[in-house]
Amino acid sequence: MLVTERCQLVRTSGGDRVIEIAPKVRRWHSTDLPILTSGWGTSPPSPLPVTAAELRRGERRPACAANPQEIDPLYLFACFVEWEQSEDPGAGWELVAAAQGAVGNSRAHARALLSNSHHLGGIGAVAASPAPAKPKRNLEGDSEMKTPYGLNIVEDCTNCPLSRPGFFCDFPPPILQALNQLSHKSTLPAGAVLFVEGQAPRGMFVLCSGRVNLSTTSREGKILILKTAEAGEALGLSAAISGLGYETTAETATPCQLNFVDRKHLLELMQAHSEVGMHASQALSRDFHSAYRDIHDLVLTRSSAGKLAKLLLSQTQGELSAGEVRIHSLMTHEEMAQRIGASRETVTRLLSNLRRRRLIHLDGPSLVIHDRTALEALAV
Amino acid sequence: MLVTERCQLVRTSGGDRVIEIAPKVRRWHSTDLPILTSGWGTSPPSPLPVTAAELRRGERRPACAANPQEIDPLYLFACFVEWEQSEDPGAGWELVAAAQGAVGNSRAHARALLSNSHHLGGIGAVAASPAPAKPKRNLEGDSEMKTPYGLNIVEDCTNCPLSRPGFFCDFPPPILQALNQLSHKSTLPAGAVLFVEGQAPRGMFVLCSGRVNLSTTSREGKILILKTAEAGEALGLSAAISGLGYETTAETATPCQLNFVDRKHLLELMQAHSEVGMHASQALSRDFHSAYRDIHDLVLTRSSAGKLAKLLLSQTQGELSAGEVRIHSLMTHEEMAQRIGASRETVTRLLSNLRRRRLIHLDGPSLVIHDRTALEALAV
DNA sequence: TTTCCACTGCCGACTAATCGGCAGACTGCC
DNA sequence: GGCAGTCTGCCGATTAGTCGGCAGTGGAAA
Repeated sequence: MLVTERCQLVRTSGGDRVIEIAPKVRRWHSTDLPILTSGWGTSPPSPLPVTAAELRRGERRPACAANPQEIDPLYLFACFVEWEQSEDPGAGWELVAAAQGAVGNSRAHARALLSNSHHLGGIGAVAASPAPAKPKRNLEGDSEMKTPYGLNIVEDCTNCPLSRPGFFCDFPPPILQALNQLSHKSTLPAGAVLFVEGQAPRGMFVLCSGRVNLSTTSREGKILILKTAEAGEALGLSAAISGLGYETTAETATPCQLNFVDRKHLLELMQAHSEVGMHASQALSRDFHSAYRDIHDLVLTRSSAGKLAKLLLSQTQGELSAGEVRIHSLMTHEEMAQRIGASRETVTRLLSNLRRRRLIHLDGPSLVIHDRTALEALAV
Repeated sequence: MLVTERCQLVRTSGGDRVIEIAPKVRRWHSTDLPILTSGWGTSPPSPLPVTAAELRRGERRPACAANPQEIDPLYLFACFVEWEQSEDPGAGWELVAAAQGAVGNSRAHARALLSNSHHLGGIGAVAASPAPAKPKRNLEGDSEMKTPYGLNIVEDCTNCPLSRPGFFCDFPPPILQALNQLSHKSTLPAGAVLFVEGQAPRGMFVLCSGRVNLSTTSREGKILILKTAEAGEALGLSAAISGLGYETTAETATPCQLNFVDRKHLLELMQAHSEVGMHASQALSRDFHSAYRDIHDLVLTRSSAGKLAKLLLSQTQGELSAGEVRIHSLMTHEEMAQRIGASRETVTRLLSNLRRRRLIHLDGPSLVIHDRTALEALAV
């Protein structure tokens, strides 16, 4: 199931096989991508839970998209149509590849197409790309590198050192054992796509460590990042339970450890142990709550300034001092725009406005909030 | 718990008492309201689950808001402060009354204040007002009037004629019996507020029949109607499970039959029967799904025209003919605006624009869609 | 070191949406 | 029948936000 960054590290436990290759993190120059693309076109490397038959059917796409530049939208659309009609996996992979490509435009197009696909459940595969868009922004995973991606691999849920109270998988031992049996552990680099919006749900992921961005894409390609999931959260839980198709696209923001639970097994677990149902309901209702807060904030806050202020303040969590607060590892303007549902231009404009008004101040890579209270007032 | 339209009909089963008064539906002229308001200020009629102590503490507000016109926002704010600081129930009731009053502005103000209240859990009461804003728009409940509000009262969940497959309460008999024991049935007129956004959750409602609008309010008083719940849905389920406070304000749109389940009992039921957990998870994940679709539509659709087209199309469900479709009992422009997160003016403008382009056509009280496909194209 | 590229920052033009107000039509109540 | 109140429909004024483009900068790759 887990197709990772060009076989750098494919690591799955859970009965099948364990493949491990060079545990070295490399940054790929984006000219590498076309090779990657066609590589995926032929046959995706080691996608475990995809049926072997489907894989064998995958053939090479007609040569196209052979440059790192923008991919012809018409070609993407052709792939989409072919995929929709004949369910040709090659065409599907082409779309997935573009959806993770470096070129924002093609990326957006492909995502929009994918999220409209009816048959997407057929692939149900999880692929990873080297997050080409932002090679220098991953400040975390690189520093403390002991094991692949700097993560401590956990093999056995029953004595997991990562789990904390409040984690989805914080179950009493017997249930944990059952969960351990049914789940597939895996480690992924940043930029891996766990599932795509609209895809028929195959199952649910427990995020053991790392962070995952959940986003949604409009038909025009505008991306809205709704949330960054932290360790301990369950991803795709709602879709796995309702079977209605993933609501969002999930893409790892840092190297991550994940635990995949098949939909069928999840439902069985819930039937067998009411605690699992309780945890699921708890997790769902928390997510639901934050979803509604998002709606509230995004739709009812008229000014983008308010939303931006809210966003900045939400980044300072932990440091509650009323005076100067510093935000390290700031997002790009583009990403901020995607989080508040505005355009890059608006964010730039607003930030420079805030700077002029001396509410904030840029200090190299980090942003300093001078007047937190004024910002809070802005955030309505 | 259920304070209804001036004691017209207070009907609760579940062990306590059954009060039944004039089963006559009257439309109240809005000049009645001040009386109502001060009436509530003194002592709300028969609010069962509110502790008697709290009720006895309720005193008369200082005379104010004695006209049906707009209530002084400062007065409302004063009530809010008093309520927040001293938890004086009288002040709280004043707010609730204004939140349901006829004057849109005061209504909005009060709602915004209420949704920011920290102590709101203290009241936890449910009050009903005669939906003063739209006396003529309730086309349903009035026609088929056999019993109060034209509803068939159900006393016993175990042989409920309303329940259908897919209803939240579609449980096997033993669980249904347990549910029946723990729940309070009640019947409410249109315009009753079941809970207010931000209020600490006391429990969950199963909507047996009727329709309930779920909305959220910004601080400036802008209202966004997120969804209209239909029979069989669980309201406030998420809040009851997470304990995080109701996400929305729930107000009956038609006369409704409801079944209230206390939070504690709900959690016990979930512990005892894994099926209840399953149903809750299913219901939650469905709601979650539609919440994300709402975010997608509301935030990512740039033009209000697209959102309006979507709204109109969503009203035609059932009639799938490609040709002319007719929408009966249209909402007001104001309500449409609240549903798509725009202003009344924008809706009016867009509608007249659509009319000019001959896509739609007004025929008395109903709206005729001439060119469904064109509308679908607009809806992106 | 050079080159390249993503990110920043800014500009003017343009558009969609809101605001606020006003008049006419309709409905329900007295 | 008269009156109130709501709903509709429209106007101009104003503004927030997007679009598209362009130049400068700094960091990473070659």
